[in-house]
Amino acid sequence: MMKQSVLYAPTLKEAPKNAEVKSHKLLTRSGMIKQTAAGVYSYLPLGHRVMKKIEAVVREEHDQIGCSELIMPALQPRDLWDESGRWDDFGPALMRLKDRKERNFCLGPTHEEVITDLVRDVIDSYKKLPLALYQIQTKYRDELRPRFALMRGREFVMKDLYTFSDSQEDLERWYERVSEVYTRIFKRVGLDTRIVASDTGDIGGDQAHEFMVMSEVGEDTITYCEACSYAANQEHSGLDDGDECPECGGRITTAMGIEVGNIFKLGTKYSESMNAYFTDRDGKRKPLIMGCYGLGVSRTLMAAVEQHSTDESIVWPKAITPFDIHILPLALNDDEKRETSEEVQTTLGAHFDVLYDDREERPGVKFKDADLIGIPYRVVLGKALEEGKAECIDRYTGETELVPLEDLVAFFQKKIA
RNA sequence: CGGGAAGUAGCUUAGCUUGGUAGAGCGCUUGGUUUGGGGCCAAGAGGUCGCAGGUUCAAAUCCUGUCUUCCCGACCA
Repeated sequence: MMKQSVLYAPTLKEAPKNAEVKSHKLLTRSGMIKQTAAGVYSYLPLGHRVMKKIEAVVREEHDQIGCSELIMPALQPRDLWDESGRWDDFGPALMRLKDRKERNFCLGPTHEEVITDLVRDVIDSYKKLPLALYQIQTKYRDELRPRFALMRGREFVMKDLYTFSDSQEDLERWYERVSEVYTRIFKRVGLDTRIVASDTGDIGGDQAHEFMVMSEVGEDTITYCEACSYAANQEHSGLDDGDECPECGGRITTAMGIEVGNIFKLGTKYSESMNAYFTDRDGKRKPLIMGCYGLGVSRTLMAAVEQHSTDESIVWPKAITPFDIHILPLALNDDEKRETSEEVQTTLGAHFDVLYDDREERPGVKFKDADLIGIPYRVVLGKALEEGKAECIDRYTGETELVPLEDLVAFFQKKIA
């Protein structure tokens, strides 16, 4: 249970003028994030809670398929990037800096180099494979143009997973498995994704796919077939509206999408350049076969708001809501009703994550703030208290029910469990 | 990095063309009133007008430079 009076959630009546897209306006107005510099944001308590919820889903799903979590440094020495050749190849998007002794470092935009360095001394036999390691970490990219708040930041939170296999077949299996897990994760956090074929870009490798959330504010153009399941990033396919589908000859359509995840079959690019070899069953030294899989956590948050909101309010998907239930006591100046309200808060708080709006504010203020904050279930304690009831609002359906106070726990157990 | 726009109180902004005491709404403080969708009344606090230089008796306003931010494009989780 959290009292709203002590929660730092500075809501705004008006959106700052630099906010353009709906999700940016709402995240700012609801007091979830605050800009610190272009493309750099602070996550305030509510936004942080949502991030942790998303991360929890990501962790659960990854652990379930045998991945283990670790954490690698954001600050990385140039040497490793010289080994892979990416100190030069990555270009100006690599955030570079020097220490006091003039040694070169970068802030990691991704961790292929570090993870390869991490395992190469240890993984010397096929018996130690496969291996799947992931982290959830802040990444840095010196973007030419950050935009739409968390959509394209210069600092952002990403989950990155790396797999090491002793055969192409094993890599294929991981690729498939992670692909399924991604679809499941996005579904759980309330996003419908479409898997599209893509280029491998700077990361390198043989094959790659992206997970796209269809949205007007997306930065990528997706080409897909109206007849079959063919879908690809337009950069990759080169197709355009009205073209013929390369798979079935059907008609191609385009749409905008937000890239929330990507998966790459890296192969041996990093293991060869960085000398990460193992000894196989046949006694031969072979380079580790790698895969890497990114999932934009902060971007997922942004996409979720974009998909689950109106201009004035958010309704968080269950899995990532900052709280389960928002209690709005409207009769705090009536001693009897205030006591009853506090009892309700204690009872519900014992079973659910509850936000209790104990502020001395007028009802209108509480309602508006609650709409912005976006908690899906709301309990209004006001007039109906006289009949021993609470107004329970299911914001997914918009339905309101008068529920006797003693039935509240059971009522929400049905909804939330 | 090219093209466009904007920096005035915590937020939204007026004033700038035509130089002359920096104004409003929201928010904040105090008192009163109100109490189911951002109430009302009264009294307050809060500003190096992004920064630096220049022109001028005088600059938020004109000129130059610079920084920051946003949008479009080229590059990308």
